Amino acid sequence: MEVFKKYLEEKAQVTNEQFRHLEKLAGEKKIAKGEYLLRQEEVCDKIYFVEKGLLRAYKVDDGGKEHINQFAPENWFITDRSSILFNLPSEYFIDALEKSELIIFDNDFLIEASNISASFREYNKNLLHNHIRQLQKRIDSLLGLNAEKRYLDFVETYYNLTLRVPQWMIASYLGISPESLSRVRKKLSVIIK
Amino acid sequence: MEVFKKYLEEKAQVTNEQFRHLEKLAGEKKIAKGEYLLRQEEVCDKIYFVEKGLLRAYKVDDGGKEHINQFAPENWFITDRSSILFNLPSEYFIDALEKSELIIFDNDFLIEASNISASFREYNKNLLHNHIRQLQKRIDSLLGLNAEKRYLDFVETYYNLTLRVPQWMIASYLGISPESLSRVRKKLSVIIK
DNA sequence: CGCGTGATTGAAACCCTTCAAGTTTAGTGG
DNA sequence: CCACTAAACTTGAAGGGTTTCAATCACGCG
Repeated sequence: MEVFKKYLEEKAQVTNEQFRHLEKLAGEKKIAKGEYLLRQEEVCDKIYFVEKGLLRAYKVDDGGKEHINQFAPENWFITDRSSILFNLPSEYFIDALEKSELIIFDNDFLIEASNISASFREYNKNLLHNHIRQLQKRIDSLLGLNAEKRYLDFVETYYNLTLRVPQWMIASYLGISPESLSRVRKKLSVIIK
Repeated sequence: MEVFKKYLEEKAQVTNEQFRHLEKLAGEKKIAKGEYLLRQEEVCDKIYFVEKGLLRAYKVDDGGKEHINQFAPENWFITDRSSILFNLPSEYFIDALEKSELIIFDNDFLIEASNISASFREYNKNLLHNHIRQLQKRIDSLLGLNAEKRYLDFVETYYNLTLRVPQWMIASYLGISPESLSRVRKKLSVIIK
């Protein structure tokens, strides 16, 4: 819970006292690599904060192909907002790419935190808007960039992830085949070295 | 202002009295086809509500190609949330595809409306989440569907727009060339008829 | 050590784009 | 309201980027 506390203190100016109150609404969980937190068709009613480790959300399309939607390393949240807010069955799977330590909470936590802290409310709003910005950026990237540029963009934005995530998952995130990513990297390695 | 009023009454349960207060913070504007409301590099500080007509937001990529980001027909909002909230220069152009009648307001309007109406606050939150949902859907579509399926999906979701928007703009929105869309439509017309 | 997962590489196939030309449609001014 | 022009749409052919399939290689873990 320490990492989460520090995060909320720094990012949302949540005070010691406020946190002591809020932490009653949150739980801790450790999970092993490969374990699932959410499966397609289930209604997602939890939000996960990663204190340690690495999670991912992905969906499986009609052709059975995986599309990775989000990676969540330390200090990131992961959930299916549509599912949680509109009470809809989720289209996503969430599982752990590494042994992870999580904080788990639900919508009530957000509501309560927003009620007792104006700065949290503000921070939460910014999170939402940043989410939109990031989704928009990804759309622009899919619309306007080829495989190579998409990969370069990914490395620039999420360099630390490139070291922790298997290459084929990055390919899946970028919407290209693992083979293509391999070829892109080969081409780039000639230039970089 | 009547359309806007009715919209807020229905969707966000804004009362007559509340609206009379809020409308002081909003302006009306009529613009001709082709007129611009926002250009790349400008900071966007306005939110537009379309009472009548049709707007579009698009960006121009490094290769000079247009990518349409959003269409906004009657009863839709359009803005650049990133620009407005974080005070950043916008990457988008917003212009009118038809002669349009708009309501214009800024962030203060949203803040005031949220302050005086819990239901508006709730509705605004839902709008944000729906926006995320729609962006996510578009990403999934770009990652998983070919030109034909993307077009079918568009027609299903925005049928009325297909009648008002030039074909090459729909192609731009879908991330395919106008020629490809033409061929897709030809292929489909054989099946449908 | 061996198995399995991930990465690489090549060749063929495919979808889509680009370019170019022709046709249709829509808008404008006389 | 017609005539003219520009814009939008269509169609064909060639080319490019990416995928797919298949085989091989590298490596970490039990």
